Amino acid sequence: MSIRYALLSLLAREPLSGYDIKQQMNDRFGPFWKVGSNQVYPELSKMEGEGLVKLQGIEQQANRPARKLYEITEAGRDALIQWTLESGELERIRDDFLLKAYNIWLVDPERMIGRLEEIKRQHEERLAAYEKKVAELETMLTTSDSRDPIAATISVVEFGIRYERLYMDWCDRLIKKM
Amino acid sequence: MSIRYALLSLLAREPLSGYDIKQQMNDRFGPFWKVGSNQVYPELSKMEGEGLVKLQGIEQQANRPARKLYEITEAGRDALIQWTLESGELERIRDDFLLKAYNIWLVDPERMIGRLEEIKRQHEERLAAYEKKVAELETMLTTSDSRDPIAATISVVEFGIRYERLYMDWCDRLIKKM
DNA sequence: TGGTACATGTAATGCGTTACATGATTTG
DNA sequence: CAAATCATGTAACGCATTACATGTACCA
Repeated sequence: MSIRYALLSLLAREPLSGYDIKQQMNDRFGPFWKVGSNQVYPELSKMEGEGLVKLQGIEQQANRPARKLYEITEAGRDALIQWTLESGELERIRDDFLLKAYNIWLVDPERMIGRLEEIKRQHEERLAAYEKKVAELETMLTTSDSRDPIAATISVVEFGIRYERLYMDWCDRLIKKM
Repeated sequence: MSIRYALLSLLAREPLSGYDIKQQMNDRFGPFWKVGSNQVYPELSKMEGEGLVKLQGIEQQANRPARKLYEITEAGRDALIQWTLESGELERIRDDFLLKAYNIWLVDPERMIGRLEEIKRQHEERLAAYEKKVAELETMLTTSDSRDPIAATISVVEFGIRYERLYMDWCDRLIKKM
């Protein structure tokens, strides 16, 4: 049910095609959210039927497949705002590796240290990608206005930065304890 | 596919019934993992068929429904160890509220501040529960041995503590920016 | 008498992932 | 000539959540 709001969140910023949405989710925000085309296209049709988005037009560039550009409607923006302010239950952390860490007492310390170092490296890579992203976004910020969508994006990516640092730190502590 | 390893992770520590497993997951580790009875019972039968767990016996206490106690087998322990050391892709963060934060530029600042304060309070509650849990677990630790399952549990809950602090901190920053 | 805790299960539904299908055009 | 990118969709499968079904026993 929240995939719909993920699509609306992107469409609230600019008109996009289904393909664009998939790209933005998987390339730019991959570590946060992900969608498959099987979810995007049917959901767009469904929301069009409900009047939350509408087909802005079909873009036909020379020698390119036609792109169906969707834009958010007034009703869509209202629904998105309502969802954003709505309260709900806190999410679970659900990270497989935390469950694996629950079994460190069972496994060979040497091999576990190897795994922990690998995990740490992977989080380090993500951290670097986030930091690059924030630097990039900050050059796009002209005003320091909280109504600027770019400022919102930065805040989200900053959560990611802090999260990756926490994860790396936690890996270090586990390595020392092994 | 990982529910099976969640069950094995618990059974590696002590024999349990399906009901016990459900309770331990939802009450003790609720914010991390959760399962429904529809997943626990069929998965136990399936694993029994594959020889990963076996029925230790049926406990029949006076005036109580019979409890089917399962214990992990050698094969089950091996499978768990292998999974624990196996490498896999990093998980996504997938927290709905992060997606909501992506839309702060759209909504009324006053109302968003209210929501952020509410979220912060909820994370504070979880933090308190985790801290209590760690204190409790530490009294059970006799040796400071890394082969002690309790030490592993503490490490996992400590991740939770750090995570909740990070979340609260991030909420504060967002509130100031609104 | 009604609610809660113990205890084991099944059914229905929805969401997400992987894979498939099609077809044009650009790049190596 | 093959592989990757652009672009829109469908199909199959598995996992997860919610609700349902059954029955005992204790407590208020």
